[in-house]
Amino acid sequence: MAGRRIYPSNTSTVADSNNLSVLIQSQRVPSSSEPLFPHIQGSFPSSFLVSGTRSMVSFDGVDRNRSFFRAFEEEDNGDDDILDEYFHRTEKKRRLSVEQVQFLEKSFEAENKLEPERKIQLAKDLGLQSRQVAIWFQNRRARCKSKQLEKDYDSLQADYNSLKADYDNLLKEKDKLKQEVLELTDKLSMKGKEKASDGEESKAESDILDSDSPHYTDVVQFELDQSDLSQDEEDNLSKAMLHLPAYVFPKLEDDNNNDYSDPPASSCSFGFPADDHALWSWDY
DNA sequence: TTGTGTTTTATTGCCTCC
DNA sequence: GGAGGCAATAAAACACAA
Repeated sequence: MAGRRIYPSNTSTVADSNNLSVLIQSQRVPSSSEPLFPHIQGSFPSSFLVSGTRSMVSFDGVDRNRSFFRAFEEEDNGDDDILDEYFHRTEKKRRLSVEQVQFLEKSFEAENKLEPERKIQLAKDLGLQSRQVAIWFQNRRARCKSKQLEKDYDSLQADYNSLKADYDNLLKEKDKLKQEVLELTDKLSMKGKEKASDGEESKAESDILDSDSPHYTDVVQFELDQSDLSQDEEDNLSKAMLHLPAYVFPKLEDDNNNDYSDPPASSCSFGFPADDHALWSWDY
């Protein structure tokens, strides 16, 4: 397959026990007189060397009693039992040491992409295979990305909650204003009837009141002009009208076929569901 | 001690770029 | 067409409650 990569595994298993070359290729066996990682010396803090590493390549001090490392580290490296133990157990993946991870983290902070030269240098410094360094960076970038996604999600969630709260408040305010308008129109209606029964009914006024027209502005305005409403009532009505969106009171010439139950097309719904357009409807 | 959930290391397959 | 990046995933290591 194109682009398909095959890497020599550094986690040789029991199944590889009859294939020593594979194992030695991936985990070079040091002789007892040879430093484990000569290239590290002088280029790395001594703590790194003292603490050892838990990677497959450099062998963890914690596991030394059971490790391949010990088999070759000890004088009696001909110990058949230890060798046998090594070759007959599954070699597991090991975690990098705290020091190695800290070093890689610092490097990642400086630059989260890894040029070949830097990869090789890091691998040398840490006593890892360059592929391990590459994998670590790759996984680190993936973690970084998912963290960023989490942050973005939280931020969007907060924005949404804030908008939703605003929306709920507007909805309440709308209901309140609607109620006020209903009360005031009821009052107007009552007064109109009283006047009619007094025989002083004006033609224009009755036309408006008798119709099913939704043009409450006309009714209200007429009444405000010559009403005997209390000052408070007039104030309330004026306020209510000021708070209403313009499209609630259409111009008379727009009368015929317009449905004003929806906001203008350009209004932003902020992505609320269609049901939430209840805010815009003005049904009696 | 053990079951279970999380994190870390490593692999695989696909894609893009040069 | 090879190198390297990424997403998805496997599996080992680890943490921790019961």
